[in-house]
Amino acid sequence: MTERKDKTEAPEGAEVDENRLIAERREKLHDLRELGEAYPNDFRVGADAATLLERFGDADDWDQAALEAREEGYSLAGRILSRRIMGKASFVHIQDGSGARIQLYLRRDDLPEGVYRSFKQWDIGDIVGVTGRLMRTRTGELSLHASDIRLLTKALRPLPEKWHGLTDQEMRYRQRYVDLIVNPEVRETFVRRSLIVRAIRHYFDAHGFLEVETPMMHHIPGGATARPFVTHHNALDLDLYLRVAPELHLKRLLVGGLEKVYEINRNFRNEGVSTRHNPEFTMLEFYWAHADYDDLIRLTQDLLNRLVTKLPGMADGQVEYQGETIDFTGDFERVTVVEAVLAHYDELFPEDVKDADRLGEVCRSHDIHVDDAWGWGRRLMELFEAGVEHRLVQPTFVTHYPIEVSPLSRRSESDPDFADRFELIVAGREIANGFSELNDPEDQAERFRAQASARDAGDAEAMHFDQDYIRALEYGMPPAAGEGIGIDRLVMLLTDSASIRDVLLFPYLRPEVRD
RNA sequence: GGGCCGUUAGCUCAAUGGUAGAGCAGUAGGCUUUUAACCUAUUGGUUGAAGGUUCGAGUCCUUCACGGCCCA
Repeated sequence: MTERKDKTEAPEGAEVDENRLIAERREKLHDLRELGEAYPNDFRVGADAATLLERFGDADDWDQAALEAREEGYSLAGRILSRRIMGKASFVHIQDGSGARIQLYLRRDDLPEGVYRSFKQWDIGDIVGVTGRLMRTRTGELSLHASDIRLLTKALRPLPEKWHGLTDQEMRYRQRYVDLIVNPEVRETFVRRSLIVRAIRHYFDAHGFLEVETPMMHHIPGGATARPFVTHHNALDLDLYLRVAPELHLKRLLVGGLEKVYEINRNFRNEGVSTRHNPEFTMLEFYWAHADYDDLIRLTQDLLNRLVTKLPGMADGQVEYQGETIDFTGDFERVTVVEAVLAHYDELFPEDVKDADRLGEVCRSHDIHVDDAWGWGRRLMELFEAGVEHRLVQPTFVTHYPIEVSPLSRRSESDPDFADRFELIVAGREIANGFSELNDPEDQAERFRAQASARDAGDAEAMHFDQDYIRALEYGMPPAAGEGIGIDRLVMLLTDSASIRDVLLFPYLRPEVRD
């Protein structure tokens, strides 16, 4: 994979991962060290490429004569992405912290003595500081005509090829720093992610919610049906779980009188890795006292209506996702789980909905795995997930989930076997999950016991009995509603990303093998 | 976990079982408004790893590692 060269100067003990290109650059660095010019930090930036291009980019307003009449100089710092050396003059494109690329024009006779000769020794990937005045080239490109230029950081490793760039998926994820340098759309995705999260925070702040932080390390994992990661506290000699959800802690805050809270933070679930699952992912959860799941539906719809129209390129509320146009304006569709399942499975009738045996037959006839321990509720949801969920492309609130799969939700007044719960499905995926909260400590204890027996029966994802949470409910939790929104999945939708790895700066990958 | 595909120079990619190549990058030279600059010359390889078949393996077989896509 890599050539091993004996003449490289890798520090003792370092990986010998050198090739000729790196060795040549290391030689140049060595020369810079001898001159005392390696890695300076006294150049100060006075402008950025994006702003200059924005302000002076228009060739009609700012032709060469107009630019020349301006006497103002600018100082930029950026990474060399390409060079065209023509004897005693050169063109260079640099990319700076604004993410934009601007061309530099270097002429030997316009630079201090010796600078041009030094410049010719520099490499693509090096970071330079440059000072000069704006000009427009013969072909009309805004450029900085340099009066001085310095090498600020020597790059020892070469960048990927300029035309095809970096396409190897594995390397793009493992070496995201390189991906960010050479693939501008990657930067845009993560800038957009930041905008989305900021807009969500602003929305909740503006609606009187308090942002809080609750523990990542739990003695008892809870708040979701998922396998946890285990870690260990050495001083206390105690196993701890990384949280699978913050829910139970946030609801303790409702008991404590913080009646509108939200948290945007990481959850950890010990399950497979795929284009839709990363072991750690970001979740927004919020809890709202004296509200019910209907209030949540209205809030969620309002949040998404506004969020989408705030983002660049989506002002009309239409989002392009993987070739589908998704409409986030107006009222989203609503359907109950039972309605959706009955509509999709012709062989099922309303009287079958709570008939575990009948549902089991239908599952088996569709090659859907059924565990004998599952009740009708779980079986109904398996049918929903297998046959219906992926068909719901436009935003749809699916409501009234079976109590069996909703151990923390309030029972519906109209049918206590169902919960006042919904999920928002978009592009076939769950984006949000919310419900009226169960604040009856006796019912909650009963639900925990049911979960505990499911665990005993071998369901590793079932919840543990959380005695302190019951104690908290016994002090009285105000009636409330709460919801979780998967930030990564939402960002995928709003950046047209097919894989969750494309919206995570550093997605989980198996350790790199080095021989 | 299962299926399919991939892994060749720093990067992007070629190569009927028969001498491992190209473009870019690099190196040396030329060129004072270029745009994937151009012209001349040129360096660079444990073909992901380990076995096997064969006179001969980048190519065929087995196992493994990592990744991608699909499924559970």
